[in-house]
Amino acid sequence: MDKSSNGINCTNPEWIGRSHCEHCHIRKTMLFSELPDSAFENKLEPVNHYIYPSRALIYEAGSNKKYVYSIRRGLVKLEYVSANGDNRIVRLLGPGTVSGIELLDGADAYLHNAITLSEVDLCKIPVSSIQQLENQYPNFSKPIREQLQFQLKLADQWIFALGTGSAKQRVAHLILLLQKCFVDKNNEFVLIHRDDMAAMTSIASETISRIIARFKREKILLKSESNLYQCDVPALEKITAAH
Amino acid sequence: MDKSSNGINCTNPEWIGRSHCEHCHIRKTMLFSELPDSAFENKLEPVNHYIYPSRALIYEAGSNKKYVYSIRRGLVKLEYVSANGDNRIVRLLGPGTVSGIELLDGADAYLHNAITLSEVDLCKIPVSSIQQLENQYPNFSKPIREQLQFQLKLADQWIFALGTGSAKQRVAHLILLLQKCFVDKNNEFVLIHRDDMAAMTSIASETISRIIARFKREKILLKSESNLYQCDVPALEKITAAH
DNA sequence: TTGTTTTATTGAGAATTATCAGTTTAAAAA
DNA sequence: TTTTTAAACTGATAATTCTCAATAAAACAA
Repeated sequence: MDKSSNGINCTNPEWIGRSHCEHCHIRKTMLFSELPDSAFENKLEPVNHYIYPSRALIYEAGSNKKYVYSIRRGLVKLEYVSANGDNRIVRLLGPGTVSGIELLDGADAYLHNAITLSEVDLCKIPVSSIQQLENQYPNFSKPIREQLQFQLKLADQWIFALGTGSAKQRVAHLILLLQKCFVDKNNEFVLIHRDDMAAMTSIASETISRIIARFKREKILLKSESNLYQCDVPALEKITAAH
Repeated sequence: MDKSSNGINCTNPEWIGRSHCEHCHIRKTMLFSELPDSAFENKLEPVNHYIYPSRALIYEAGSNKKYVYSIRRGLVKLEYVSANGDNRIVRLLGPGTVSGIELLDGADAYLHNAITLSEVDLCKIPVSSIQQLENQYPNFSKPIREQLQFQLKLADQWIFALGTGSAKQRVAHLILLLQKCFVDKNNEFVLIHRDDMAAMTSIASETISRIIARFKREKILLKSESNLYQCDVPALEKITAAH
């Protein structure tokens, strides 16, 4: 709600190398799913692969770089920033999603700050390459459209889940959302910072802290060693649905 | 927040006639902007033009009709409905926008209830016609993409403007939004029902009523005869920005 | 018009949530 | 490790917002 506390990790992302999309083993789950291997033979501006540390700034709202980011691993938050510097997180993007997609249809600057919430693996794709591929491969429009539809649906769910009901209900929704985004094979997940939770829900971080503490006491949230949590999904869903 | 009070106007929409898109004088501002007149010569499933009264249901979430609605005049609310019937308004669509756009990329049912908030003039377009036009005219993809980007941007602004800050700030944001949507040449606009305002902001309708009454006393909102209002935009913006 | 019904407004008290300050815990640096 | 710093938690109080009930105003129907 107020100026970002700006705990930005200023370490530069690690450059992994130029992406060889034709060999990418996850391509079928990503933006380039519809393209044949041969699409990458041409003289496209190169795609590059980076690893960002947690809490790193990928780009800032209003800046007009010309890259779109395809997220391979990890989680990125999109912050909407108002004229007077207030900000609010409007979306969390995970593997297979695309950040900066607004640049593909006329926007000349990013609409959000994009900041990593974990270590993030991503491919940085020049907008010009996307446009070139779109001209050559009409089908390429499909995954872009689907990505837009996906993010629109996310935004609608966000409005409902994180903006409706009591603080307790919204925090329950939030934990369920994080669980979906973060769970590993052991059914465990990390909790993001209370300040980020506050910026996602418009609830004071102290109130969130109290609610989470209560969930822990009630064994709805279980903390294992190493900062990982498990949660009682049905219990949270029940809280979520209560009238 | 709770079950829709269901003040739905069940009057049937008035059928104005089959749309003759090639002669439509507002086509350049609508979804079909990129298409040549000749596009409508073919054997497409017909587009039809209707006028809905205020508070009429256009379609229901989960139903799977096969039409997309291009709004020519008036305002439509999109309600997100949760599993237990709670609902929240997630978007207001006006002239030039398209409702039911989720059907164009894989969704097999509407994601919202679409309900008119004023008399609404719209064209009902079969999804099959859109798909046929897309195949024939690659450029047609552009306005669709732009519409998706536009609605995504609306959703982000909605999260911020109607979901962040004190009740007073959110109501101020709401009035500014309605002003933009509804103003006529006399700089006047109608206020929607308090219950709709409540479903847009997650604020109790009584609280909204109190805030609006205060805005009236403070001359930030001025009521003329016939239910029309004017507002002091700078004053509202100041409220909106206050820390 | 008049009566009827719905919607909006207002009041009072209860409940929720925010704020501020202090404490504990966890993370990072030395 | 120890020290330092940042984040999370807790308590007390204040402020906001909700709820329920009653009244006023507006919309609608006769």
